[in-house]
Amino acid sequence: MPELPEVETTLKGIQPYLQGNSIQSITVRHRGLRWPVPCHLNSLLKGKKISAVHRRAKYLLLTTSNGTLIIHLGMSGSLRILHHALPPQKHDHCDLTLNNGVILRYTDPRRFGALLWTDASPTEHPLLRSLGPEPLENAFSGAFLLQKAAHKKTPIKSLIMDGHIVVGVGNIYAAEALFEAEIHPALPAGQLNKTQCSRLAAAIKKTLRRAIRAGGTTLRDFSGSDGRPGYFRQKLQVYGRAGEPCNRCGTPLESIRIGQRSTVFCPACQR
DNA sequence: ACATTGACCTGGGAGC
DNA sequence: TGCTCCCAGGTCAATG
Repeated sequence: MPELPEVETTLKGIQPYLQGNSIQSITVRHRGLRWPVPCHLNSLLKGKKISAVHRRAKYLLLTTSNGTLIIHLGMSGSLRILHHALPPQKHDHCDLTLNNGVILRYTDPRRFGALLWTDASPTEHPLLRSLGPEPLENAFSGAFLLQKAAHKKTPIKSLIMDGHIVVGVGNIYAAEALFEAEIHPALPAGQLNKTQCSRLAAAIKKTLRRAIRAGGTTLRDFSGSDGRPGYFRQKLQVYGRAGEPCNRCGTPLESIRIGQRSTVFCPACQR
């Protein structure tokens, strides 16, 4: 489900309710996420104040005085702010109850997400340690992309979706950014020239910023922490539009598979 | 070091 | 209605 704009939307939605408040209790109803949810979360978190809420890549980080709760939404996860104790549904795997009466509810039908704990700096956690730069920071640039792409045979789409190169770009925004930059998604990464890398880095930033402004993309089940959908779906140029005419030139969009993921592009605009 | 594939899990839609 | 098959926003682990 969520790529960077959806996680960022979630962050903005939950942060005001969490930061500075204390955790009254944590209820875990299903430990079987991507990795087992630690058993001792309740004793670790009970009574602790959440000093900060951050996002790194697609991870949300809730920091307390004794460590950090690391949350990943996987493909189908979401977090909601509840103002009343609504009865939990089938896929509501975890509730964090705060002393201000608010409940942070974690829902994830496919259970590819994660709830993990670290008592060290979260950036040192094995899952976060070797991640690439944030796409919206200056460290991510055309020059950076050119250097990472050099000599690689992997399709450029796979490269920009690799979190060890740059974080936050998933299947939707990879396709959208490549369309924006007019680059064929299957082009071997090492074949991109300097100009194309600059265009692509700029296109990734532009696409992600626009999506964040729209509150992310709702396909079926994503919604912000307040239950409202994201409005970027109406702005999608290629994702989910195979067979429809290109908005730029009218050529029917094509769908291919790259790295097991469906990939839509315009065969005329993206060469 | 790199490239490719499988794995995890549920639900929704298409087709019969 | 109900069955089977395919697809889905992520990314790690295992293999060559």
